Amino acid sequence: MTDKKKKLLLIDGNSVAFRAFFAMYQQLDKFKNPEGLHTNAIFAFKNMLDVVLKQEEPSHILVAFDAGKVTFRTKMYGEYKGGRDKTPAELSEQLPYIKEMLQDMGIATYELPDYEADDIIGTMAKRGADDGFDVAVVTGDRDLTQLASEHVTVYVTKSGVTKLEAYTPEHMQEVNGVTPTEFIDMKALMGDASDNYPGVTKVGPKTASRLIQKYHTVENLYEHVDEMKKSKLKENLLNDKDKALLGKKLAAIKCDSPVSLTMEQVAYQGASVADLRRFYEKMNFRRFLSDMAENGDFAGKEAEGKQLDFVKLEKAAVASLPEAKEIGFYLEIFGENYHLAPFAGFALKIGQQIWVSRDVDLLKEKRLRGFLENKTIVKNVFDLKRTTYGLHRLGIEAQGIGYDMLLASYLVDNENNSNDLGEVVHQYGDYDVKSDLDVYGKGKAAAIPDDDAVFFNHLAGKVAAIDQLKASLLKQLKDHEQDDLFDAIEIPTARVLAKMELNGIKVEAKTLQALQKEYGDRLKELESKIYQEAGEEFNLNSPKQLGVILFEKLGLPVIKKTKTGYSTSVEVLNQLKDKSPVVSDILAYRQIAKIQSTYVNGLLDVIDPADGKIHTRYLQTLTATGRLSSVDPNLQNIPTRTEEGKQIRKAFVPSTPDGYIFSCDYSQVELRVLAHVSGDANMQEAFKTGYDIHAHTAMKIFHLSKIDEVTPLERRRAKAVNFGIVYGISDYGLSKNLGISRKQAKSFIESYFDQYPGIQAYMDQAVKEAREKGYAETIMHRRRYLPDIHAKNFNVRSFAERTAINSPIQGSAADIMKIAMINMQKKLDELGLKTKMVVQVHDELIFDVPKEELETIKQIVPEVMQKAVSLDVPLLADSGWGHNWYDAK
DNA sequence: AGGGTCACG
DNA sequence: ACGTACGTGACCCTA
Repeated sequence: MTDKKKKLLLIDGNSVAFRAFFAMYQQLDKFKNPEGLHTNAIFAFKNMLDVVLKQEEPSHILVAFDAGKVTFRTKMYGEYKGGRDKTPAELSEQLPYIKEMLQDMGIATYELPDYEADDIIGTMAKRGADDGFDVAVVTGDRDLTQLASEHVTVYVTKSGVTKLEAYTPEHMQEVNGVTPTEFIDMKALMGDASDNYPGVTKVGPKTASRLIQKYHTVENLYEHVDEMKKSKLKENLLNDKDKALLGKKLAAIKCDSPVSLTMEQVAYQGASVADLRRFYEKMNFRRFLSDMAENGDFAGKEAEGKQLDFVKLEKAAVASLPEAKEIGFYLEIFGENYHLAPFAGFALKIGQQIWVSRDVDLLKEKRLRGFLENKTIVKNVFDLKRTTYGLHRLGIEAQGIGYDMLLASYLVDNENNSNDLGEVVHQYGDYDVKSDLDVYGKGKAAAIPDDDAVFFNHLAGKVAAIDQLKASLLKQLKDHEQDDLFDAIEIPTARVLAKMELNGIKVEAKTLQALQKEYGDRLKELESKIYQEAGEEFNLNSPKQLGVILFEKLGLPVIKKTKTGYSTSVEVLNQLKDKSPVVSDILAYRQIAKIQSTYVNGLLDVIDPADGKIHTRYLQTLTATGRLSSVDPNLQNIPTRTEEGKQIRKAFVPSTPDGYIFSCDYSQVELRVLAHVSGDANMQEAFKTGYDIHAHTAMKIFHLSKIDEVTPLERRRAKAVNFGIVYGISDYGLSKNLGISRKQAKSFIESYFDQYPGIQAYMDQAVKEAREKGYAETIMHRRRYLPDIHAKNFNVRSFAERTAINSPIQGSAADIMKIAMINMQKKLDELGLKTKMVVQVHDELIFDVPKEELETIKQIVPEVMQKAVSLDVPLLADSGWGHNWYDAK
């Protein structure tokens, strides 16, 4: 405090709360905590505090409140503040909580019987200024501006609560033409309607200001009133002299009230992180909680995690574990890839008791296995699929996992989602569990701690957190109408996916090895040819070196640049093809090299030697739209567009002799979803009639009378428009895609909206709704939050708008596929079939079918997929089969 | 670790 | 006028 200026911040609690309440009045119904308490004013109050704390960096703070209705002013003048509307109950219920929050934030509050908050502030401001403080006053009420001085700045909230107008003596002069002290006299003359005292008849701000500029005080004015020439004003002044003098007493803030506070008592303590966290939890203020986490407010003591009570489970004690209907269970597998990563331990919670162990073999003991395999004992976990797969590796077939915290948190907010339990928990304001990163470390150095106390406490914290957050996550799901999405879609999907991952798909190494040889030879040939054409050897895989060769040595025109240099993408190279023969060879090399490294070599590396199969992992909680993704390896991007690439599919084969790979994919599912959600009659009609939708679109937008008049070019263009629509079309994007002029693209789009008017309406509605609600939603109520929809930046906002259009379409299609998968697995089980569902590629399902089941599968798969949901247009699924994935088309 | 490129729906 | 299609993952090179 020696060289840093002392800064005292004084806040008028009542007036700021009042402003805060009305600033967020429209949000009144949205801001309620689980107990039904309104929280809008508390929330806005906190926002204001954040802004002011950051701006002022005070060393001392006091928030003053009015003590009650009766004050020395009401005693002086019975009508003072009379006739005011009663404070709304929705606001008064919040005041005690604002005080509680302030206490948690380490900020002093004070009220004084008989005095208003203003007088407390005036008194403290004077004391502060006398003690050498810089003083900042924050209020929602202009009365306090009379305190402005060299050392006191008064901030009045403007339009909302976080914008502040700074009243210095200079600003006061600009606004009212008087000094802050003279402002009291000015008010005395003009009165105050909201405080219900009259002032002099017919004197408003203009006249009052003029008079005070001339006479400076009310008293002086009356000493010279006789000198004024006869006028209505003079008459009024004389008649209302009592009122003016009373007004001055009422308007003047008392700077010598008996405030029993020392400066030390208002020193800013800083927040009690734990208390504040509990408060935010109670208020359901998730944003502040995550802000705290991001700011590292939990660094230090809080982040150490809580010490929990737990018991190390010994083998001998397993048999006597208590009975339970519901248990919390956490299996620690050390590493992302739970197919292969080593087990590290587990934690079990029954009632309030927690057991932990490093020895996962204990799970195979009768009692524990009984818990895990009994479907009537509900298990609460974090990551159902991971847990199920891990237990399977131990020979335990999990049943009855009914709640998955990971899936729940993904549905509630798929934006800030994490697979790390600690991270998830932090987002919900609980800091009793550390993140795995904090406990295990990262990269090569990552390890399970040897120290039992550390490791077990972490495990115990995890299993405790699953229980602790369950109610609030389920409540949020319910509030979002997502209970069905959770119980009937995501949880069962996780079970199906676990099965699919376990099934795996058989991949023949010898087929890939043959390709490896073939492509290796071709790459060698291309390589030497390119070196010859370029006149030197270089690293063909380096875009940088390639750029130098093409654009500097060979002098080809630069078509596009990247951040780091010349672009050498296909798009660019295609345009340079006829300029130099080397370009085509480079394109050919690139294509083969990609297939060779990513698919031939990549897949050979991940065939499980134990069963000759590839077991991908599906990520169920990653995408923003609700789609799955596939990793280690990605089986959702196996080549299909080029013949060379497609060869890879020949290596994917059935696991039984003479069996089949059966493939079934939805036809135009996203456009069908669009037809459904938009309600566009023309598009619905097209699907109901069973037209080729792209040809139909071509007929419509090119104004042909019959669908068979459509040329292949027209169909291709119409197809691009259809895709574009789903993505939130722009003329530029379409023109680039089709290689046509922007103008032409624009006319296609206009024609499209003309022919399918419901689509245009849908797009407008989607954007409007996203703006109002802050999120876009699928047919199954999956949400995607779009905060950028309000962005000032055009690009950022436009992106959010396209997302608002696309997400419900892509996401609903994903919902439909998940339902189909659940129904499909159920059907396979019911019929006792040996056929296995092995791969999902967004709109396509792949099955490993024994020979004798092919006929059944041909019947049931398309049917189940088509009946997954009932839309206003039919769903159509096309099947194909063969002795490998290549032939299954 | 991040960018460029390219594989898929 | 803005600068642009939506959603992913893996490989390679270069820092």
